[in-house]
Amino acid sequence: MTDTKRFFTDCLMTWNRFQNTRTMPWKGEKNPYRIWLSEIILQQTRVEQGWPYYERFISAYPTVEKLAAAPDEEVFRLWQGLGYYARCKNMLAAARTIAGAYKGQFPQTYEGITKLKGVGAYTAAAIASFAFSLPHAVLDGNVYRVLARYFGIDTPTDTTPGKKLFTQLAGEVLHREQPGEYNQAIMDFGAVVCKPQQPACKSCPLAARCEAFQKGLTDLVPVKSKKLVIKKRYFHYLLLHQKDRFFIRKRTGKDIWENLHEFVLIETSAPAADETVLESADFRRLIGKYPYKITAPAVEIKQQLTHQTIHARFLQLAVPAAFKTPEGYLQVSEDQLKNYAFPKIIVDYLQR
DNA sequence: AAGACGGGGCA
DNA sequence: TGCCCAGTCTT
Repeated sequence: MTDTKRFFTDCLMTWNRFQNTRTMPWKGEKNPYRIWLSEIILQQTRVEQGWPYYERFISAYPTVEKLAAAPDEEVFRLWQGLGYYARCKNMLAAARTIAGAYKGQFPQTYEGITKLKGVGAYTAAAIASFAFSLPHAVLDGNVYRVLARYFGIDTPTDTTPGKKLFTQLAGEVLHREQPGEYNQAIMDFGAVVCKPQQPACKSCPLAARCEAFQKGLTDLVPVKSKKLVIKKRYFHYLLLHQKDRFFIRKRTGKDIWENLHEFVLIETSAPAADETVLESADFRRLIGKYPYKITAPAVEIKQQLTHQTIHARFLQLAVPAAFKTPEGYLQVSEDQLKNYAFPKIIVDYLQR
């Protein structure tokens, strides 16, 4: 361990003990179930955003057995609005593995933990260190940033060589005797002091030996190589209904919002008029010979996602009583809609 | 190795 | 807008 590295570790531990005022409901938690739950919720999610979800999940499911026994739809409904819905699916699978095959016993080794669905290197290290004091270093967005700046590393973090380099370095500066405290320290430090924008270098205890600060490069590291490509998509949601009963279905396949519900969807590659949509082959096939009547003015809502811009247009259509529920759909009354999980864009529409 | 996957806060 | 957030999984 070089002097520069030792200073780094000691400094973070001291900062954590005397200056870290960040509080969170799962901090200091030793129950692996609660730690795991918090980490799944926090993947790619800001603490402030995940916090209320954590409280609601712990309240609804105080034990892994309770979560494992819950109906899928109820859990997805609780997850609604948090995004990255595969996390919810994987979380349920992991809970059922623990409650079933593992007889309620949470795995207690890094290798065992990482076998759980939805648990990768970061989450396994977090659980292993927080719950079991095992010497595994976490590597998340905060850690990449703090390491890249302090050690002045401009290797892109989103490449194989970058990941290898940062993984190695993170392990070297880990406090072996207090891995949990250290992991908590470096993440809190990254969130509170070594922030992405406008880091608090003036009050930073590492500044004197921080490579990026000394060279005025804090805005240039860490480096990411990939640039985002944003696609535009045009969704036409047709709210087919008989009286107050709507036809909805669960989204499947490899696309956004898998496992969430939605109304009849016609997607076009460019903006399209309602008439065009209603004459489309997809809608013709669905509606068949039945007549329909527009029962509400069309509403347009735009939603910006990380990788795509969704332009949605909602149109309500009354269909006759003879119209049969199409394959894959279910019919639910308006007040039953609250029992199903929907994408935010649909929740927004329904709230109007 | 590269893509895909949500939603929200902030400058 | 663009960037980032206690990342993981699939192709």
